Amino acid sequence: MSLKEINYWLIKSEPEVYSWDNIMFDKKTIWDGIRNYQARNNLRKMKTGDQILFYHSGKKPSICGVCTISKEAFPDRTTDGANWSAIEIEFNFSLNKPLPLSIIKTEASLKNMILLKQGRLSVMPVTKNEFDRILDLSGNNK
DNA sequence: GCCAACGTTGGC
DNA sequence: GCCAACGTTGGC
Repeated sequence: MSLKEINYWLIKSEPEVYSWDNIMFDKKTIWDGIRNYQARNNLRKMKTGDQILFYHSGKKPSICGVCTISKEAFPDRTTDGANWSAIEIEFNFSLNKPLPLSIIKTEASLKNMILLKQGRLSVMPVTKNEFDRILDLSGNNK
């Protein structure tokens, strides 16, 4: 095993379209359909083994669980050409308690999250400190 | 349902 | 290249 730097990300999903329950059942899924350049560029930076926070937007905005990148960026087959990219993610673990956006907003240590600054971006980096803090708040760190 | 943020489109 | 119009996302 070589030392590898792990990076952290957050992806958004509308639960009516694809939910945390869905990936718990599927175990892995292709993350495609991204049609925003900033989000796409983030997808392309992801490396196998990177950790992803899975966020539900909509009625109960919250972080639900953690996934792992299982395939790095490849052409998105839901459209023509090489303009857009997809990745594959696999279920890792659920948060003991989903972490609502309302709590994230009150946490000083999370106030710089891109989630709070760029409301419409659907794929974004998260720092290791933010990731660890989120696991603390959701009761997943011992 | 409303509205802010912001990306895209198209006229010039 | 600028900018107004319009569409979409997403929180509330």
